[in-house]
Amino acid sequence: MKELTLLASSPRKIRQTNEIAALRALHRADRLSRADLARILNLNRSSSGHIIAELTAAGLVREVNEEKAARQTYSRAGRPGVMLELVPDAVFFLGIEIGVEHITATEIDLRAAIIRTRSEPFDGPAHGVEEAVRHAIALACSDLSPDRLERCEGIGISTPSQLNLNGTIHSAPLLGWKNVNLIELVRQSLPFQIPLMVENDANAFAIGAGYGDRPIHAGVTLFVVMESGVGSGILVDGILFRGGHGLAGEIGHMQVEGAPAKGRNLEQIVGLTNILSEYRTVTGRREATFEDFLADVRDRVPEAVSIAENWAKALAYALVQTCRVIDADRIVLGGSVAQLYPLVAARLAAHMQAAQDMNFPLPNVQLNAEANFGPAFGAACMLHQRYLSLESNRFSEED
Amino acid sequence: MKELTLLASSPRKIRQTNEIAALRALHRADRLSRADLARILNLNRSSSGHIIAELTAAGLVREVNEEKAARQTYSRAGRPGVMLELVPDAVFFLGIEIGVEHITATEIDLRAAIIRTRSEPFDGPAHGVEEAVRHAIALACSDLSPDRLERCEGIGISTPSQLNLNGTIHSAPLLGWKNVNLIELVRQSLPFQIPLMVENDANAFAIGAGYGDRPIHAGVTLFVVMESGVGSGILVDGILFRGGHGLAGEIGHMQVEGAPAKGRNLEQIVGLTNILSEYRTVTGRREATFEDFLADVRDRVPEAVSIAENWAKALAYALVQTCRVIDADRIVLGGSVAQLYPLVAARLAAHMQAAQDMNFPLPNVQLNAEANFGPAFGAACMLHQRYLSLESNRFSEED
DNA sequence: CATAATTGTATCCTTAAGCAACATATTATC
DNA sequence: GATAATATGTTGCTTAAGGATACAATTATG
Repeated sequence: MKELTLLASSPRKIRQTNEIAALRALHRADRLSRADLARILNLNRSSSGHIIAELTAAGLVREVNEEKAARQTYSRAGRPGVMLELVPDAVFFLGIEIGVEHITATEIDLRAAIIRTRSEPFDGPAHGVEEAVRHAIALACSDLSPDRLERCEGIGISTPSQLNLNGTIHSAPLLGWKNVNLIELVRQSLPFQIPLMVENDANAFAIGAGYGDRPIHAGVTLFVVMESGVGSGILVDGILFRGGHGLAGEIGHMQVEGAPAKGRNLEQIVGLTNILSEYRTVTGRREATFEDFLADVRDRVPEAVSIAENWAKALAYALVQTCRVIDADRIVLGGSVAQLYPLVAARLAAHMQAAQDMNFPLPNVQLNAEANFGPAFGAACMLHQRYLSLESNRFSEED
Repeated sequence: MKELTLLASSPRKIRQTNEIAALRALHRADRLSRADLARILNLNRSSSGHIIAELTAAGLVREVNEEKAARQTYSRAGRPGVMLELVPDAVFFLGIEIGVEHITATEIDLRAAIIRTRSEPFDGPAHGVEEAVRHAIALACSDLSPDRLERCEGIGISTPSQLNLNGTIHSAPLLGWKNVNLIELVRQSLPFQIPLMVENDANAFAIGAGYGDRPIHAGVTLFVVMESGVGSGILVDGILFRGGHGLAGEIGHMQVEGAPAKGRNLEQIVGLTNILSEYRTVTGRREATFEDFLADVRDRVPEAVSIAENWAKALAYALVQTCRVIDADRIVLGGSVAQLYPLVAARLAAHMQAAQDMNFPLPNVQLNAEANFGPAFGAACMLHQRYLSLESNRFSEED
């Protein structure tokens, strides 16, 4: 939680605020002239010029290569502006996902574009925290040259766990962890000082998926991740809503009722484990995969369709209950089980409509298209977001 | 929703920001010296002095009357600071609640202290919106002298209704309104221009109840109002969370399950109407009041206790479901039905404990003590809050 | 009573934004 | 094609506002 008092500004702080604002504007727009920037930030063109000069000197912004700019014709009269862009490789950020079955590391640049992603199998529950951290750091940093590492401005880590607001892990049942100060562990394994953040995997996923939106979606978005477990993250105007203890959006254990539910919770009905189990039972094929199931639903095989229908009904129930509380205007479904959604979208909508009051606006439900926007990417985005904020240590350093 | 871009600051904006910060600090602390303020705002003492000089000239701040200051002995060495305080009657704010059975108007001063509250019966459903507005304005403004009215810095109105984010009323079933631009109606009935805000009554209640906290409660608080209907408002670090369409916290229609519920929603079980109806049925007394019921629960009359037990169970269910989504760390119960809470607090806690996972921290549940902190007070607080923010029109005016 | 500590104010300094003017580059127009 | 119109980026000057320092005033401490 941030300071509740409005922070006072000093002359130097103004410049910092404006530089941040400029970087954010450039991130959103990709390319802007100094005059564009002045308009966006409500600044004088001369001030905009000064700010850009400072950012250019810092190596974060550059003028777009003229030859590359393809000499397009300009629509308006007047001298055309010189386009500016972020210097992608000025800095970079690492995101690591420590999962139950694998570890993934993602590198993003100043534009928040993915540089590369690497993943390796890792049996989380079989190893301890220290082992996991060692593997994760090795995967993320092993082949980075020292001078490149120096430009790393943060590492974010996501795990399937409940964390306290101070960043310590309260419990991670899937990994068998309890009361772990992951940040401290990582800090001690690193030969250098660097901003670190930890986040629940669903929350990290939400941040990553929301980071794709440009302009940032104004409003409340619920990102639901469905694998074996079900979690969700809530974004309010592009900012993660963490709740009072950092556990907001933990809807996996929400009670679902109605005909097929019988007092089970959301995860037990909608999660991959149950879907597979039900599908294998009705087909009698013990090796059947989720893809087989999807294919059968597509082919309108009655048994599969029936399972899908129950899935839609239970999910609709939980989504409506959730929207009664946070009034989301958009719901994004992710995780492998979400692939079922396009096949039953109409049914889900009908169930939601039936469950909700007439005059309560229903949220826009959509599938998270880009599969590589995983928790690792989201964890990296958290530090990108931090870098383009007043908490950035670009300032504390030079002070 | 606010601008997503970080606003750039200009020299003049700094002073405005700092003046706001000073006013907020004084509101929170009641009394501060210039040096105290400098420490709180991270400013130089000289800057603090300049800011206070400007605020004093504007008539918003004054030095505490020396004689009144009771000549207390000072603990520390050094020259004692001159205490500063807000000038209570520099400005004032009006809050109006248009309810189903009555209209209430509350006046608060710059310290957010109640000056007076007036209420009169009003049969909302029987009259139209225009009639309600006329009554409300008459009640609030009738005996205010013109020169006093000039110092009114805003009117807030709360109604039992669902509103859109732009402030128009989407529907108010209890009053029979639909698609009403209440702000516009009020503006047209006023002979002067003034900031106006509308809010749902549960949200207004939440703001008012949260405004009593000083220091502002950091975290997520759920304020539940239980009368005939059940509504709630969510405060995040003292700021109202409105949701994607302004309907966050509308938990009255949340589905509640379990033995006694049988597919009914929260309001139908926990609301005053149902409690009274059940109580009258079991006792056979058609005239029995809610106070009779409370007395019987206190006396452990089995039939009453059983109703109370079901009430606690259903409420616990809904609160746990809600906390899975927003992870509130505090829940405040208000409205007349909340008086039942102290009698079944232990049962409610037990039910919540049973419904929630072991390692999910339970929120602190408490009764809203001060009964006069109603929606009208909250509506007034909304404008107080606005006045002590950058949206204040103290600035747009003088520009 | 001397000293340390603290406050409020006055003076000077620094930072950074605004403003106006100007050179520059492009489109629009006759 | 020449000229006007328009937009951009830069430069020099002005202004607003916080910071630093010094100093007088006021209290506690030994």
